[in-house]
Amino acid sequence: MQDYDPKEIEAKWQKIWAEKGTYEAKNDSSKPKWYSLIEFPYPSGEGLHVGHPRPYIAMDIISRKRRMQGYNVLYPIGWDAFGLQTENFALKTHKQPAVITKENTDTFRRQIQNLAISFDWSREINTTDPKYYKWTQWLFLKFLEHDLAYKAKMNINWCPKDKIGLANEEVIDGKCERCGTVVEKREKEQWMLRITKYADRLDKDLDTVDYPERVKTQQRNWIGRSEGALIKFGDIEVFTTRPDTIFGATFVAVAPEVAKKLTGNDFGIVAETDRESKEKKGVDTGLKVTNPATKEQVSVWVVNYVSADYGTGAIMGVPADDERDREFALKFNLPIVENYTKAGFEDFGTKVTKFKLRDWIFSRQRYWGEPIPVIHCEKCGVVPVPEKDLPVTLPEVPMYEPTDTGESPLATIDSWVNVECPKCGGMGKRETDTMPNWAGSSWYFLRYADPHNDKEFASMEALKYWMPVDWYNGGMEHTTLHLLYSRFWNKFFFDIGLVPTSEPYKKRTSHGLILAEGGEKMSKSKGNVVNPDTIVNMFGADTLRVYEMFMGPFEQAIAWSEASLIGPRRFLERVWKLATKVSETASMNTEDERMLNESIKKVGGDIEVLGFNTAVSNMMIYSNYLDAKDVITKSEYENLLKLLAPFAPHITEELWETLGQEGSVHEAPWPTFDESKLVRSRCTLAIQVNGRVRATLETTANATENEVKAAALALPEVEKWLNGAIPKKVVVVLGKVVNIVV
RNA sequence: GCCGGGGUGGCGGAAUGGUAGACGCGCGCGACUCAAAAUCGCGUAUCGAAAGGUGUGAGGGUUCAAGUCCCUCCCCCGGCACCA
Repeated sequence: MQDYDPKEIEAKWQKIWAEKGTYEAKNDSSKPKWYSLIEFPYPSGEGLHVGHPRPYIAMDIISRKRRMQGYNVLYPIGWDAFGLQTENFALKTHKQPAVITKENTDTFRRQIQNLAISFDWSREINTTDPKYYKWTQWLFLKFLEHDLAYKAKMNINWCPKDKIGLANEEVIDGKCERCGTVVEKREKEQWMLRITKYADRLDKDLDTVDYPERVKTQQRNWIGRSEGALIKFGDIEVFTTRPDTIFGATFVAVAPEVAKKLTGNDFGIVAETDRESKEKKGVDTGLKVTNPATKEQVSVWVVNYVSADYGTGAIMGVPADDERDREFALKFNLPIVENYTKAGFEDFGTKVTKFKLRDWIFSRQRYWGEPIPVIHCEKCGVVPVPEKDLPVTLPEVPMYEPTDTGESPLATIDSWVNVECPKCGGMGKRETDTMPNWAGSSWYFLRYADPHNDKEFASMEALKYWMPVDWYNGGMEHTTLHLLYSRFWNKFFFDIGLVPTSEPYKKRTSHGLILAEGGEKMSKSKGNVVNPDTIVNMFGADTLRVYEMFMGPFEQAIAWSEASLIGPRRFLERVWKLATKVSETASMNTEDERMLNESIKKVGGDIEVLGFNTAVSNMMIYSNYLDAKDVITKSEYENLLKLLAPFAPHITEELWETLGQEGSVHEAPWPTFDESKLVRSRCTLAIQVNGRVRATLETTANATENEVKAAALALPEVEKWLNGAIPKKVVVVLGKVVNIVV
C-alpha cells in the first residue's frame, strides 16, 4: 500500500465531486429536506484565516451526516460583499470596489474549496451583484409600501473617520465599532426601519425557537421589554414599572428634551454632555404638578438621568424605593417618604408595555452599498422607483470619496442623481444614501432557496420546501445585529405573504473564535494570521479539518497551536494503515461488537450536540482499538470510514474506493447501532471502604447484587482494610462500584 | 450594578452523583537504525523509599459516595447598563 499522500488524493476527489455535483441540492426530491446555514463571509482583502473554517467544518459535518441519513441537504455559501473595508481599499488603490470584490471572492472561493466543505456552489450568491441587490431594493420598497420605512431628521452617531452614520448597535462604548474612533452626534435626515413595531413579537417568539439560552437572553435584554404604567401628574405623563410606589413619589423628573418642549427651556442641562456623567445633575423648573395618589403638589425637575427616548421621557421620583431617585433627592433636599402604603397596579394609570429597542437607522452616506431606490420629486415627494426600473445600479465612477458634509459621494454625480419623476415626469433627484451592509444579509438565506430566479426574490414554492433553516450557526457578535434584523425582515415578509414561516431559523448555535497562538485575536495588523493554505500544504485539508474539530469545545474560544496538528495527522495515518489489516478470515467477538456499536452511538450522538472534540476522540479510541488487533473485518473498517467521512472526506473516500466499495462513502447510509450489543460481558467494579477505592473486582455483567457483595467482602484488600470491623452498610451499584461503610 | 458562561496535570481538554485527568500534544525510558527522522512498546497529577497520604479557584454543607447538587466568597471572559 502507498503512503498517505493528502496532496494527491485531495486534489483527485475534489475534482470528482465537483464534476459529479455530489453536493448540489435538488429543489425536487422525494427525500426529506435539510437546510444547514453558516454566516456568509465578508470577502476581505486579507483572505481566509484558519478561524473562518471552524463553523464551516462543523456545519459541513452536520450536512454530510444528514446526507448519509437520507436527507436532501441544502448547504449554501455566498458573499456579503458590500462594506467599508472594500471601499476604503478601493480609494487607496484607485481600483473599482467591484473589481476588488471579484478578486477577493476568487481568493476566498479557492481557499474554501481546498477544504472540501460540501457547499452547493451552484447556488453561490453575492450581495453586490445587481441581480441580487435588485431584490434587496425590491424588498426595501415593500417596507416603504407598508410604512415600515420612513425618513426622519434625527441625531445620529457619526464616525468622523469613516464618514458614515452608525446604527445604535454599531456604537460600542461611544466608539465606532469598526475603527474605534469616538463618535459624534449629527443631526441628519435618515432612512429608518420601524423594527420597534415588531419588538413584541421578536421578544415573544424567542420561546418558539431553539437558540442557546445566552442568545435568547441577549436578544431579550436588547429588546428590553418592561411592563409598567402611564400615570398623569397633571400635564406630565410619566412611565413607571412600579406604579404601586406612587404614594412615595415626591417629585417628577424629566429629560432635558422634554423640559424644552414643556417650557421652551432646557435649564442648561444638556443631555449630550451631562448624560455621560454618572453624577446626578438637575434644575428645578419651577413647575408644580399634582401627585394623583397623594393629591400633593410636587416639583418638576430637569435631570440628566432620564432619557427622552425611553418611556415618556418623564418619571415620578420615588426616593424611598429607587436608588437613583434617592441619590437625587438627597443631593437636592427633596422630601423622602418612607413606609407609605402601596397602591394597586392600575389604580392611577393605564397598563402599558415599553421597549428599549429603537428604530433601525437604515441610511449610510457611502458609495459601496445598495442605492436606496427612491426618487425625490418636488411635486410628488418621495416616489419609489418602479419595479421595472430595478435594480438602481451603482454608477461606475472614478470618485467616490466620502464627504465631510455627511452627504453620500453619489450626490456629486449629477448624471446619476437627476432623473425624471416616475409619477409626474417632472424633475426628480435620486436618493443618494445607500443601505447599510446589514441589508443584503437580512434576507440572503431566502435567496439560496431559489438563487437564479429573475422574476421573484424567491418563489413561494421553493421557500415552502426549504424554509425554515434547520440549523444556523454563527458568531455571538451578531446576536443583536444580523440575527435580530433578519428575524425582523422575515417576520414582516411573513405578514405580507412573501415567506411561509414566521421565524427564519429553527435552531441557532454559536462557535467560539480561533485565536492566534498566545491567545490574541488574529489580525493582519498584529501579523499573527495563520493562512489555511499553509496548513493544507503541510498537513492536508483532512488534518486541518480534524484538528479544528478536535482542538477544544466548539462553542469556546481557543488558541491555535501548530504543534498540536501532528496528533490528528497521526490519527489519519493510522486509519490509512488499518486498511492493510482488513481480512476475509477475520471475525468479531462480543467485545469487538460492543466497541463498534459504542463508537457508532458516541460519534453520532456527539455530532448532534456540537461535541466534535469528543467525537474525534472516540474515533481515535476506536482506531487504536482496531490497530491493536492483528486482523480486522471489512465491516469494522467500513463503519470506521463512515463515521470519519464527515470529518475527513478525502481520505475516507480514497480508502472506501481501495476497499472496493460501491459508490461514494458520502452517499453511503450512516451506520446505526444495536442497543443490545452495548452491554459488556464483564465489568470491573471499584471496591471502596468508607468511600476510598481499595481494590477492584472483575465480575460478569449479569452478577446479582448479593453475589457482587459477597465477592467484594471476600477480597483480601477489603479484609485488610476492614481489619475485623463489621460493615454497617454496603452500597452496591451494579457495574460501577461497591462501597463498604464501617 | 444586573444577566450569561467559565476556573480540572507542563499544555488543549475528558468525566448520566459512582475508580478524576479519557483522547491528543509535550516529556522520559526502551525497541528498530551506522545514525537521525518516522514508527512501535512502556511510563507520565502530586508528596513519599515504601506503606500510604493529598488533590478539580477558596471555605462550608448535603450524601454511603461530590469536579458534578446546595450556601457564602474570590478570580477570568462575554453582554447590558442612570431604561424608571
